[in-house]
Amino acid sequence: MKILAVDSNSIMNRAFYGIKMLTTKDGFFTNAIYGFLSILLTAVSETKPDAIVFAFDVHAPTFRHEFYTEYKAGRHATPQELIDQFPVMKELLGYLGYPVIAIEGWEADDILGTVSRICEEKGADCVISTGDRDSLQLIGEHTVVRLATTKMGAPVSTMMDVEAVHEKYGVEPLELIEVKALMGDSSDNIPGVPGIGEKTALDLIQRYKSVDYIYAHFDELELKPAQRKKLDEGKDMAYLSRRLGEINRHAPISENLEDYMPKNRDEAAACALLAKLEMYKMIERLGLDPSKIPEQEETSTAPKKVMEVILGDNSDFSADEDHAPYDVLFESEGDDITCVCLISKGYAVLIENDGLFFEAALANFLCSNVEKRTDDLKFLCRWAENHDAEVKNCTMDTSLAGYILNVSGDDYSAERLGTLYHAESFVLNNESNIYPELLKKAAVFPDLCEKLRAELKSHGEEKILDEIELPLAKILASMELRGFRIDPEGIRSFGNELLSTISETQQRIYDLCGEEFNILSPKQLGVVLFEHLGLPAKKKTKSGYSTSAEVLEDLRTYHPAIDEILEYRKLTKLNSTYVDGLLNALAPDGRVHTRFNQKETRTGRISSLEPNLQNIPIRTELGSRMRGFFVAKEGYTLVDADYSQIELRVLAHLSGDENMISAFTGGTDIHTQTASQVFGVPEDYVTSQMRSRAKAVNFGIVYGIGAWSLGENIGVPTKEAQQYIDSYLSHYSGVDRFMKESIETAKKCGYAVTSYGRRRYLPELSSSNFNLRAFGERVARNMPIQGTAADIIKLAMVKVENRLKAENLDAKLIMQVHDELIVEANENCAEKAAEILKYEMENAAKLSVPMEVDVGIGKTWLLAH
DNA sequence: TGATTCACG
DNA sequence: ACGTACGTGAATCAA
Repeated sequence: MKILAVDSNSIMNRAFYGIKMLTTKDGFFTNAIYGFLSILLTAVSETKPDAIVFAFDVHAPTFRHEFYTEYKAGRHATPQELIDQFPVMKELLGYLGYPVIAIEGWEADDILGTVSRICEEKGADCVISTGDRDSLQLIGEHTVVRLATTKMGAPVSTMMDVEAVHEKYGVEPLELIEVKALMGDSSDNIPGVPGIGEKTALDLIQRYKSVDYIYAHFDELELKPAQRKKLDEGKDMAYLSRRLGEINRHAPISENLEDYMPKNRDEAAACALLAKLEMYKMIERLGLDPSKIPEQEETSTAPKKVMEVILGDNSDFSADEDHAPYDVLFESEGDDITCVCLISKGYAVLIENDGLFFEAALANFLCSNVEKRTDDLKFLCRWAENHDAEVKNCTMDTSLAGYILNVSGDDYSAERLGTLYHAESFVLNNESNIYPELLKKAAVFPDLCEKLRAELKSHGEEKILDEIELPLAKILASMELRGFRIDPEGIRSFGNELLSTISETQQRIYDLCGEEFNILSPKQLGVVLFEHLGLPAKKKTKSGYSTSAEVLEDLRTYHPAIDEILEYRKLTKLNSTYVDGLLNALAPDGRVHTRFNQKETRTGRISSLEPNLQNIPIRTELGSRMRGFFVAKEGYTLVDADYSQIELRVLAHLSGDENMISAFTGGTDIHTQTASQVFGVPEDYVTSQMRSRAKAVNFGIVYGIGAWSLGENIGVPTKEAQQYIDSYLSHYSGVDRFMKESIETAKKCGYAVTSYGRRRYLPELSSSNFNLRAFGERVARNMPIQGTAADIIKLAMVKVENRLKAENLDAKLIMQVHDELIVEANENCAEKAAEILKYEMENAAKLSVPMEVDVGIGKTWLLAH
């Protein structure tokens, strides 16, 4: 018989502070519950107990853990977000069939102690799971403690048995009570003997075993005079602490271990609760059957709607306006569609790719004007374009809707969204058993579309879907197919150049350091620099010394190898990420086809992957040569257009700050104007250093600035940086007001929002963790700016694509880099394309300041930019 | 797999 | 007492 006894309050505390913020979509914190279950699952799989006991304190938890933030303050109350999770946790454990024990007047510790005593007496094994070192005193022949701790931010658990206690403390487990009686425990309000700390206490107990012995033989002990005096004066405290520190092992609980065996689970109730907490994966991890998730109540009264499943053929693609909207779901293999499920009016028609007329029939259907809805529009558009077709009149992409409704999600599958938004499922009338996954999606899809549409409408986010994301999906599909031509020969020879420089640099580093090692291994590099060469280590990371460029920069004057190492890093980065990376991504058509992720970023930007073409070097001369290998095809040229200062212009607009607006209407350089005002000199007297500092302040403002970071960034003391910020905010008082309002609004609503209504939920703002909350506040300031700029360029893309098409130009959008668009244009219409780009981008939105776009034309990206 | 580093806006 | 500017993706090391 083996029993796992869980110190539930302690583990909940651990989980709450150890796990990043986690909430359901309506803002209920679930991180402690999630962490608790995770720790529990690991503990169970490691110890394989026959029974589990969950001990709780009856009253709201107090801080007993050693997190300095809270216990130092002492008065700090348990955050409401944690308190709220306790009843839910207990309820869940009840459904799972586990005994939950909480007894008025007894602490969780006492219950653990009692369970362990019973085990010791009956010769059963007891494993105590806790985050609290207090329980170590319970360790015995049959009792071990599984101590959950946080090492460098990562959860770690240590098994402690009698030997481990000997090794770590040099005393018997029970003697830890005596140690604590002398040293006290501030987190537990145990006073101890004033002036006696951990070292002395351990030493005394190692020698004399107990408080009783010490005072019984007080005069015979070998003690330093100062110690003797402290002990003498602290005798009452020692005995008081001795009583307080000993865990009571006689709590009124059943002595019969069989009583703690798990009872039958209420699977339905457990699943329902976990679904409410949005912990769908946890349902499976706990070994529950996900099909036990009950449907919404209302469906049990109303008769369920039935969906007839039909095996169809290509003729079923004939669209009929009366049957619209059609829901188009599909299974794919690579770029091919293997089966389509066409849903309308309670019928789901499965049409397999027969390899004959399937493609023509589907293409024809997509081109028709009947309303369609799908769950991956970009894929469908790409497929259509590959088959000389296009997707017309698609009014819903559930994954895009899901993204808009919660930009912080990580699963926008129809299945998941259906559960999340309580979409009603049809009952399938299905004779065969084919395509079960496709049909499962089909059953919920029609109602999911309605639910998402309603949700968007109530948020005022319909236009984001209809006017931005849906049209954009098609454009991104085209851009992915078009790709960007590169010059592989140029890249290869650049790569060879790099390789020879790399090996020379490597040799110089070995010579300078007097040994050979892996320069790219932060661990090995740290050893060489900070131990062998004895350079001053500045910052530490979780796993050792930091060797980031920022740190190395400060060491340049200490050792000649530093410059070479920085150079080596740059060269190898260029070679492996860009030279090798691009050549690996080169398609047979001589172009690289990046994929755009439209549902990734928290701000509404798009991202680019495989390969990422949004981070091709430009900031250094060597790196920017890379852009010279991005070229237009024969007879064509690149037209590159980028917004000038779009984020600051958006800030000027959103804040309505007259001073900042006048900088953009008056044609002064914004950084120069800022420098002039912050440093109090006329614009003509602004030095380049002042301008660059002002630029850093402008950036910092957009990012939600802190004085310390600004100081780091521009190399001035924190105090001086603070003066810059103060001066900035007094000159741009509208910005100051805007930032304050942004945080206030976000706190009130629970989300930050762009001027187009795109939301980002910020549960961090109500966190009791200072750092998390501060982060939330910075995001609340940044999201409206970065997000509005992202919305604007997306709108611009739609307008540019439409104009280029309407004017029938041989010019196509191929790339977007956040504030920059690239068009590949036939040489005969490049000028016209440039004109269109500039006009449509500058007029994509109406701000209270003009938007300026710089356009360039050239054979390569380097030349056009 | 996570941490570190560094490329971009 | 803490950690310290927003948003990404890829390569590499180390476990």
